[in-house]
Parts: sequence; C-alpha cells; structure tokens
Amino acid sequence: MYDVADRAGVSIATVSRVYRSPGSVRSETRDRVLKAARALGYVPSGSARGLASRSTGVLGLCFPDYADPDAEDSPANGDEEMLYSDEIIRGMERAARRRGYALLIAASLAGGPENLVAEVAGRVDGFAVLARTVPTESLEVISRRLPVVMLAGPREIDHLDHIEVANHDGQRELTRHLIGDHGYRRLAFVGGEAVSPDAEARFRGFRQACEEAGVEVPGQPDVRAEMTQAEGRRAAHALLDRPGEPPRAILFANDQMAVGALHALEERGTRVPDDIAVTGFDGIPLGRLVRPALTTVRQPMRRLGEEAVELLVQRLAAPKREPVSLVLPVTVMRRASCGCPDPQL
Amino acid sequence: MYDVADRAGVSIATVSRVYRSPGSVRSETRDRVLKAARALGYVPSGSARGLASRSTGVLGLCFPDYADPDAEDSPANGDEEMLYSDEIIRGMERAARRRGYALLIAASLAGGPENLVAEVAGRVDGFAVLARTVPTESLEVISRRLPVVMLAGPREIDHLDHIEVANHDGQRELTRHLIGDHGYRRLAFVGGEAVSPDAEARFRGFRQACEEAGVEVPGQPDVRAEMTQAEGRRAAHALLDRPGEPPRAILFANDQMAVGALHALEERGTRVPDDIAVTGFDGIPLGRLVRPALTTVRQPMRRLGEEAVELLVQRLAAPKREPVSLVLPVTVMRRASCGCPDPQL
DNA sequence: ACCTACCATGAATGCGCTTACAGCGCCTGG
DNA sequence: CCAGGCGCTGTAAGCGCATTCATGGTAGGT
Repeated sequence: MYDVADRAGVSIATVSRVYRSPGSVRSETRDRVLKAARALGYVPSGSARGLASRSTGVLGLCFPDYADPDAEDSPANGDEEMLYSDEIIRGMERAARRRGYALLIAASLAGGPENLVAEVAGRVDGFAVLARTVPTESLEVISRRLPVVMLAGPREIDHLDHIEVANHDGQRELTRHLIGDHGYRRLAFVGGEAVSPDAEARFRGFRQACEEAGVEVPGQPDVRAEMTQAEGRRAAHALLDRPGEPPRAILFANDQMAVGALHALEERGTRVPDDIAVTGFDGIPLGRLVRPALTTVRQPMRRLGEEAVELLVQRLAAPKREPVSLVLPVTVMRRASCGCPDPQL
Repeated sequence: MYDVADRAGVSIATVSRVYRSPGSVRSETRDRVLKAARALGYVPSGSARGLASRSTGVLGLCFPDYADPDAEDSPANGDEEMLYSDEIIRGMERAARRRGYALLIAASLAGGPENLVAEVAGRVDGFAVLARTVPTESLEVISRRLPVVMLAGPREIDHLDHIEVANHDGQRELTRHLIGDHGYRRLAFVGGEAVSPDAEARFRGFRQACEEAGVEVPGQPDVRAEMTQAEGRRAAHALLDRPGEPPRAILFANDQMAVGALHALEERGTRVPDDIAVTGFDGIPLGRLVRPALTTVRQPMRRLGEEAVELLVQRLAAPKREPVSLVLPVTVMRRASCGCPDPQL
C-alpha cells in the first residue's frame, strides 16, 4: 500500500479510501491510484484490514467430519456420502456471497475440536455450528465475543440463535399419510438412540398422528438403533422375527436405517411396499436411487444454510436483539416404498 | 491478550508463546496463562496473528457459481445440481484440515469476479481456481504474490501449478471398450464447442482409439453442441435424422448431453442400448439415476481438491520450485447404456 | 473583499499479535 | 572462582491497514 501511494503520489490514507469509499476520492486521483495498484500487483491484506477495521468480512461454518479423512476415493462411495453438510455449505456460501461475506468452512477433526472452533472463531465475524460439533463450553465462551447460530439439533445454549427443522410435524404428516391415504394401521417405529433429540421429536410426531387417528400408540419406539444402514437392517430383521403379526408399515427415524431395512426385507423375500411399507426421514439422495424409491421427509438443508447467514447478519447489525429460534418446514416425499406410485424420472 | 497477560501476571509475549510454541514456556506458567484465558473468554484474533506472522493459515477456493443464487430451493433440483464444486470443496477441506489449514470458499458472482478474487487472495496463503472462474489477467497479477493452482481446464498461465484429469486417455479407454468389448464400429461423437479444451481432448482420445482399432476416423466431431441436456437432446435427433445408417453408438463429450440424448431416444422409441448405445463423460450422480444407467468416465473430483491442497502446501514450502502439471487418472464406469449388465444397487 | 462551509487530502495513531533481542538466574566445565 | 551456556521471560518494534483530526484549497454567501 505504501508503494502504491508512492507511485501514485498520494498518501496511504488516500489509497485506503480508494478501496473503502471510492466516492470520497476525486475520480482523477482514484484512477491514478488504481493504475499504480495494478502496475505493482497490489493485493490488499485481509489481515491488516481485519485488524484495523475490527471485522473480517467472513462468516464461518463448523460441521462434524462427514467421513474418515483417510477413506479411499473409491468411485462407489460418491453420492452416498453427499450428506447434509454439502447442502448447508452451498446454502451458506450463496447467502453469504449475496451479503458480501466469504465463507470459511472447517470440519471438526476427531483430534481437537476445541482448537478447531477457536481457529475459526478468531477469523470470522460470526459463524454457524452444526449440532454437537463443538463442546458446549467452548461455544459458551466464544458466543460471548461473536454471533453464533446453532444448526439442527437441540438448542443447547439458550441465548444463541438457533435453527431446526420441523421433525415433529414432518413425521406426523408422513404418519397421517400412511394411515389416512394407505389405510395402514399396524405401524412400527424404529427410533434412534434416546439421546438424539431429532429422533425423539420425530417419534413424538409419529405418536401424535397415531393418537389422532385412533391407532394404538406405543410409549416407546418398537426398536432403538444407531441410525446407520447396518443397524436399520438389524432392526428390520428383529421386528419381523418377533412373534405375532408383523407390522404393515415400518417408519424409520432416518433414511440410512430405512435403506438398510430395504436390504433386509429383500433378503427375506418380503415385498416392499406390498407386504410391508417402509419410510425414512431426511431426504438423502440415496433414497431416490434405491428400489423401491424411499418415501421420506425431506429436510431443507440448503435453506438451513441460507437462514443461518441471515440470522448472523441480523445479529451483527443488532447484537442485543432477542435470540431467535427458527423452525423450518419440511416436505413429505411420497415415493414407491410406502405404496405410492413411483414418479418416473 | 493484554488482559490475559495481566491476569496471569506475565507479558503478552508469554501469552503469545503459550499458543505458538507451548514447549518454550514453563508448564506452570503455561497453565496460569491458559486459566486466565479461559476465565476471560479470550479468543485470539486471526487478523492480528495473520498480520504479525505474515501468513493466515487459510487456503482458498474460487469456483464458478453452480446455480442461479436466486433459484428456488425446490425439492426436485436437489441432486442434479450436485456438481463438481461440492466434491472439490470436500476434497480440499479434508486435505487442508489434515495440513492444518482452514478453507475459504467463494463462488464467483456474475457481478464482479475481479473483486472476488482480490477479496479471497488477501485473506489466504494460497488458493485454487477452477478453470475460467477468474479473468486471466487478475490471476496473472495475484499469482505473483501468492501460490495459485489452476484446476481442470487448460493451463492458462504457464508458471502456475495446474491439475487436470485424463480427458484424452479416459475417452480413449471408453471408446476401446465400445469397439473391443461390444463390437460397435459405427460410432458418432458429439463434441462441445471448439473452445472447450476438455471436450477437444476427449475427442482426440476418441480418435486415437478409433485409429488403433481400424475404425473410420472422423476429422471433426459429428456434431458440436453446448454441453447442456437440451443441446444433447437436439444433437441426438440431428444425428438420427441424418440420411443413411444411424450410428450404433453415440459418445457424448459430457454426461449432461448424454442424458438429454437418452430422453430424445426415448421420444423416438429407439431402444438404448439395444438399438443405439450411449455414453457420457464426467460421472455426475444423475448418470446413475437415469434408465438405462449411463456409462461414462468418472472424474476424481475429490482427489482434484486434495491434490490442489498438496500442491499449494508444497509451493508454500518451496516457492521457486518448478511449476507442476498433474494429470489425474479417470475411471470408466460401465453401466447399462453401453450394453453392459446393469449392476443392481 | 471577507467569512463560512465544504471537499479532497495528508499526518498520525493504533488495531492485537509475533518475534528478534536482551536480560536474568542458574548450571556447567575449566 | 569465573566464563560461557542454557532456559525462561520481558521489551520493543513493527506487520498493513482504517480512521480521526488537521490542513489547504475552493466555492458560496453577504
């Protein structure tokens, strides 16, 4: 900057103004500065600017690592892994750009999440955290210095902004569809581990729909599992091995389990949806690939990212506004696995 | 930091050392500092650190915007848009984290790409650029101050590190498969616009395979099109409306066109692969969703991102090493559209 | 012709940190 | 017993920029 100022015959203050508030510099002077900058290959230092202006122009996103960082880049595991983070990243990037911010992303490494978040926090004006990525205490401390918004999952710290999706309502609507439109009444629900607030909310939605329809309501999920494909498969077998009449439909707390169950049912020669209907929750791309295509509840992850940016921007503008908690609507995707006609591609 | 130093009864230099080189501080002192930091909710400033240390610990990625930022978040257009950028981002993030860097991403806005790259450049230690995202002249200037690696596409500036995929070899191998394994000899190639170096390289690979097999070699692609679905569909119709015997197989320079062609052929009642085989290039997820599933050449986009980070890290370590140009291997994905048995999910 | 208001610019300060460099106390070998 | 070395810490000088305040010049008002 000093060199540019020299070459243009102005002071560094003027060079700064050319970039910060072009309008306040005479156009002739401005052109001279710009020309000098180009000639010298001047690239303004973000660090210096950040230090002097006390703001970085960057928003951040911390998310759990979606996969083993040392995993092979095998052709096979391409889309399956396209999990939420990618969509959230996309949504945030887009919204951030619209707002004039860049986006800094960092997955939490198994090694030291504490460091991770400190690294990010020091470089951004505010950031979003996917649930359970960062220890609550770290967040507690950091959120005293800059805006943080929690994404999905429970609102661990109540003075933070928070966005979640309509787990309860989505599962209720899906259940209503199974009962009301398909006439299924022997329903089984496969939940997640009891500590997962999302899975619990979904179960409550399921219960409510059952109650409303006068269908027998279980106090607990029929099975609890770890929300992976393998566990879903196991859960399906367990459910069908139980004595008595098998369920007419199995609702899984997420898509991964439902896909596993599809495999299990195929192994047993049980037809889906003719013998048993299967549904999931999330709307992962894999759900469209499997046959029958998986009926599920789609979470608007991209929008989640966009709303996160909006919340951050708003809080930056009004730091002591009341904390906000948004609930984003979800969409029931009726596909073949519940008995609906498969919409051909 | 001053407050932390005060509270711990040390100088700010010692506080700094606690974070930069913990080993050089007596452990008792270190604990005192850490305790004070925690009590005060100290979050080190990335800007200040960056300014003082002349390095940011951040790598960047500039890519073209994959979609209209104002597009609806409709459930339908979910996976189709899962383009390269997401996979590259994923690869870079993972590799960067392994190397101790964070990742800053920014899509080029139609508005001002020039600004964009300057914004990014000032905040990072080095960055990767997807081909044709940034005007060459801007890159020229910026690459004088910090490492830049060009991703995919031609090597526009020859003193930059550069990574591309094996367009030529991949298309050659795919063509050999069609000729050698399936016995097709009437082949048509639908290329991109002449300015696309990727598409041209693919065409050359096609030609070479034809020559080697003694199959008639066209000097130019049978059709040139814009590499979109709509154009692919148009191209397929055009090809089949030509007088004379229709081709036994059509090779498209990318998946998008091939998918469009699949629709066109369905419209005409032409069976794929029985009447005509179809192939693409890229390995987009949509290619697995369509029926018949699209035989194609898969680009290792995630690895592209990882290699980009490695190159940046290496150049940071050895700024005046010779520029490197990597060619990543691709994988032929044999699916149903060429006549191979469809691997069931 | 003089004062005020305003515009364009320069001088100077400090943002929060890293990093020589220097200093202090202590230990070692000669 | 002293020179030299080592381990730990403090001092101080910036890093490259934004920004406040002061300054000179110019136009408008009276």
